[in-house]
Amino acid sequence: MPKPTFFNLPEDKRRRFTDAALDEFALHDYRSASVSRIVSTLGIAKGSVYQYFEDKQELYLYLVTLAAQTKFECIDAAVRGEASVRGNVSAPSSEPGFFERYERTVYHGARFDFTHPRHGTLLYNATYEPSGEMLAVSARLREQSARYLRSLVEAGLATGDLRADLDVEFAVFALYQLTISLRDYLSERFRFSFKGAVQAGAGPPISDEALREVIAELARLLRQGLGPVATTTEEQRTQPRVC
Amino acid sequence: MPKPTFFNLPEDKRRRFTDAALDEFALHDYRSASVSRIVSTLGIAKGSVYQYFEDKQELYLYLVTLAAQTKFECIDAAVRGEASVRGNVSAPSSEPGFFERYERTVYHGARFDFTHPRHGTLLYNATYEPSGEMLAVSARLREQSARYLRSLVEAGLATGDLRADLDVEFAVFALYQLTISLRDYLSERFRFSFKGAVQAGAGPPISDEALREVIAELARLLRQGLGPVATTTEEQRTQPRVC
DNA sequence: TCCTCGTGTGACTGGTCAGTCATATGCTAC
DNA sequence: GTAGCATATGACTGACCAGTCACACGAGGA
Repeated sequence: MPKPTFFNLPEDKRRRFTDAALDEFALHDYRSASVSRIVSTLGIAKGSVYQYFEDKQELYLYLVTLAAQTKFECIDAAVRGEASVRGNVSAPSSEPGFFERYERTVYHGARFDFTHPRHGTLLYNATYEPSGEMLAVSARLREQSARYLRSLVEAGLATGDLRADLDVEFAVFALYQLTISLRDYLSERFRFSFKGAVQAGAGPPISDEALREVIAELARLLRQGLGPVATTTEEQRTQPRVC
Repeated sequence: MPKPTFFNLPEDKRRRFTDAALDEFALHDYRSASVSRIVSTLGIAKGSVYQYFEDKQELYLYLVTLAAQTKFECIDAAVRGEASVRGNVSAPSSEPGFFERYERTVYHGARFDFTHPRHGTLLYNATYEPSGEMLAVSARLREQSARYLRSLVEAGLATGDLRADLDVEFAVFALYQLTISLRDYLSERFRFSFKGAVQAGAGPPISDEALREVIAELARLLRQGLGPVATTTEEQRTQPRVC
């Protein structure tokens, strides 16, 4: 989507530009983000931006796509990595169940947000982008996540990890909302400012155990609900609660 | 907060002004909403607005407060009304449990959004307001809702409607997120555009049964989770599923 | 040496906005 | 009729923005 000029840029310059632009759109919504501010931060001329991109919108779409791809690949690699380690080291190991797969994905998603605050925050903003012209972007992101969750849910139904009478679309909706907004909960619970991390380029000052615990709590809510536990079945007790 | 001039306005003029302003802020986020557009819609002079309010921010705060108060009172009245009718007509009737109280609140909240699209949409926008200067507003709204949900949860714990080992803050978070975003689910599921309704001033083209069914599905998810149903206890079977 | 072409530049245009203020209007009291 | 006050007005200011364009620069090739 960017013009060829952009890809001809020396690696280093392109990187500095991308970082500054990610910053700007992570710190402001589409309309408030300012091309003028990006160039003045970088100390380059405004015209340069328009040598690289057709307009502000193309720049934004490029950054969102980049962030989404980066996050997806990162999560995917981490989850696969975990799976194969487990598979090789321990016993033949059965396929992980729905909740374990979900927990792993969410865990690595959260880790990504902490280690790549620019990308994570930009994506989060894009998800809630209020500008009318950009509705398509948030819709695309939502549909991508929903598709993934839907496949998880369908697999979960097939294996009996999920109750058979579930309304799939409703379940996907609930999973999506809780997963996306887990960020807000983490932010409040651990007093962690993602926007602050964007500005500081900061690392993750959150303990791995604390994070895993929160996600386990989320998984538990999804598995059992808020209601009192019925006579617990054998099936539930033996769910893999390790990791 | 508005200047005295605003309250001296003839009822009718004040009302027209308030409606137009609600429209503007329901259709655009804080930064994109334009005072110029409001006055040109109304055919009044820009200076007038600044006779009524100190600045754009004061106007916005007034509208959010107004919308929040209106919605709260509406829900409260409806829920109380329902309760008293039930209490009088039928048997002495036990106090409703956690899930019934939650369902009722959500039901009347959703009804409000359909019948008062201006107010509902403005509040929804305010909740997700991305403008940095307005963070305090969304935080206040969130805290208000959380306080209410927290009281519900604590009552639910006391009566045993909720499992005793629940992390209250996490439960409140989950309830809050699912409740707020139910709007998105309804909008997609029933192809209902709230922004469209704001522009049209429209009524509710959604069947009451369909709405109640969605909310029941939500309550069921919250009660039981997504997992397979354990040996169902007597306790669960006898939960009041009427209404 | 000069030409070309990819790249960089920043003053400039036209637009939108929040907020101001000198002036006008209309109403009430005397 | 007129003085005084609350309200209405809209042209204007200063700020910011996206996007443009005529020009400058520099490296490589002839």
